[in-house]
Amino acid sequence: MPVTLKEVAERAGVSRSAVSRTFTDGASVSEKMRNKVEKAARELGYSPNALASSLTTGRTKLIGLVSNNFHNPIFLEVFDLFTRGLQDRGLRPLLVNLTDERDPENSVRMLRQYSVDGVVVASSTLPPEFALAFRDAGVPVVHSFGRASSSPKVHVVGIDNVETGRMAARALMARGYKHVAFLGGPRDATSTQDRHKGFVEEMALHPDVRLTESFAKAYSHEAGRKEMLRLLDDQPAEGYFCGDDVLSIGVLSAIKDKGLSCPDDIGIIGLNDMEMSRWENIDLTTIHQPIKQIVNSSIELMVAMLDEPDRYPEARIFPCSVVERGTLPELPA
Amino acid sequence: MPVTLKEVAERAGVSRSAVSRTFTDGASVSEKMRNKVEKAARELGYSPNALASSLTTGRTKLIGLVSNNFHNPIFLEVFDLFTRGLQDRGLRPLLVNLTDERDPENSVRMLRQYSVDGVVVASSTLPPEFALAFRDAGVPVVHSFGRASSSPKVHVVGIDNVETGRMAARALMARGYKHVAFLGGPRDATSTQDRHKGFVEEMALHPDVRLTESFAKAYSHEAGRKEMLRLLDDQPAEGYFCGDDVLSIGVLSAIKDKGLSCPDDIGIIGLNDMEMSRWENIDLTTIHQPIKQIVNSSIELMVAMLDEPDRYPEARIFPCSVVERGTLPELPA
DNA sequence: TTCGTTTTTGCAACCGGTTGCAAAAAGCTA
DNA sequence: TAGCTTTTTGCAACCGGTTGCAAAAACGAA
Repeated sequence: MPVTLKEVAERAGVSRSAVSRTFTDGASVSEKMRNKVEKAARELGYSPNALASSLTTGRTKLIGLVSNNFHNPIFLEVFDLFTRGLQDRGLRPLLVNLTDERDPENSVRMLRQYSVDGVVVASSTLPPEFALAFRDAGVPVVHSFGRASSSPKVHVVGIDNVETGRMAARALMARGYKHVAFLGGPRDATSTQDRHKGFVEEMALHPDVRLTESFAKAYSHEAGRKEMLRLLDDQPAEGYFCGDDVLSIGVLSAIKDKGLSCPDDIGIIGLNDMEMSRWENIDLTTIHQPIKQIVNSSIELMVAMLDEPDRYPEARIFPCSVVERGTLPELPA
Repeated sequence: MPVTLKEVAERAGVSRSAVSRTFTDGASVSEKMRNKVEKAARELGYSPNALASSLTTGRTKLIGLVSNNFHNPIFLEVFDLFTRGLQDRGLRPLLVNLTDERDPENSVRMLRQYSVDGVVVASSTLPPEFALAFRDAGVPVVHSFGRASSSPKVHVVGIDNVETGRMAARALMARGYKHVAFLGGPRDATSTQDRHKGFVEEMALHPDVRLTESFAKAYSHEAGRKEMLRLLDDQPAEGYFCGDDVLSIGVLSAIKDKGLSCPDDIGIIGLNDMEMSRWENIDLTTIHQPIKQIVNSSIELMVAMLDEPDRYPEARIFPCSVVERGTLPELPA
């Protein structure tokens, strides 16, 4: 149905190569030829078949965008940024949903069948095996929101979760609390483990302060709420570092339900600084994760790798910062 | 780099066609041949190039997933459902972000370059010209969350927004309010217009009830909050039908800020029933939109169209229903 | 105008598959 | 085992492009 290069060539009365060349930049075509071809192409409504050309050039400009985070609102923003950023560079995201997928080989096979030029793994909870499997298959990979490492095996762009743990601990300590708690996300997520590690490390500097810890079943409102309701029944801490913002909001709801108030009775600090945390009726004190920078940097790295597939793996870590809002008492001046 | 059919053929000592046939179901291959080929393929780690085969078969199994809703949390759920549903049927979503795109021709060209087998337009705010442009280009189209119509030009799957307007009006009337209001999303969205129409129509049956109306600048928290703050300065109504849930939550925040309470001072009903509306600290009375059914039905329709491209366009409209929660007074028994 | 250079063009092979057709092999019947 | 039918296989052309190479055309200098 669609118009092919051959038809344009016939109409313009030139060879197929000539047509191909006018649509390939950098190729040698005379002004006269180009005009003739462009005219014919316009009249026929021709646009080249990117997939057919990929056969010879070896480039599809397709990028696998792989994720399993379809329940955290922050990822809507992430998808927005990725799709726009990739499009702006002439690349096309092939979205792959890895919820419930446990075997990396399946996804590798699938993405290879579609000859993607590269893969962006956008997830803080997907095990590193996935990114590694793509690398081993010879596909350029960037793991966005992946685990920070000083000797990364694949390109990683994200934050230092251990440091955010310390940061949260310091924010709570600045309030003079004598009993603080870590209320993490699921235990098996690397992000949870790292945040926990940093938090505990920093708290070790304050041996006089009581530290308790627990883990919610998921990074979700429901899980945060449930866990907090349980905790509130029995000697709650004065300040909590919660797994992420969604979890925090669930925790806030539990606190309110028990007739307590935040930050007067209990202080909360979250992580992510998603749009919703800014809403006036939530107003969550949290640690800002610079997702725009992370996404853009991931894309730049991907583009660089397309030209240089064997580029030495690097970790790009962006600093986070505490955003003071209404769920921790004001800092003493 | 990747293994090709030719290499498998050589290794197995058979013709290229034989290899092709063992990977095409429905083709005639003997048991013996199939085993030989599969062995060689396994040893080499071969998987067929879907793009190359699309050249001759004319099918890429790529489906353009086009949207401009990257700020409404409900769409994260929509993307989740679409990607999984398509994957389960062996189709691959090519995600296209049309935020800021005004010219349908650009997107048509782009998707044609990638020879997508079909396009799903998933948006309640994208003008119908986009769906039409794809249809005119000869690409099967389903417009999900599009405008209901009794004579649809393309396949539409969604809800009857006029009816939801009526439904909201009836819900407010059941509370005995004497002054109600429509607080819509942006005026130029077809969904806003339809909901408004239904609301006004139903209210015409109650000439004794005062009706006021206004429109927020966007379907966003911020816009809803701003508009409501303005309204509260001057004779607010007793009950509001708000554009959607995100808007409603902004409105709730404004109400609380003014020291008023919901539903005692003012009643609110939203639309969408997104996950967040269920959260205990929001607990929004709203109209449920059956997005799972809409998405699944869209996918089924798309699959059907792949086999029957000239299928006569149909509109699939799913019923909505009011979900009673905490932002409208309880119904008198 | 001639001759050497540089640029433009077309030919033909190729990218990784599929498929119609006819030859070869296998299966059946007598 | 011969003869006929059915199944399996390989050949070669094709899908829609790209590209190395050599011939043709354009250019420049003498």
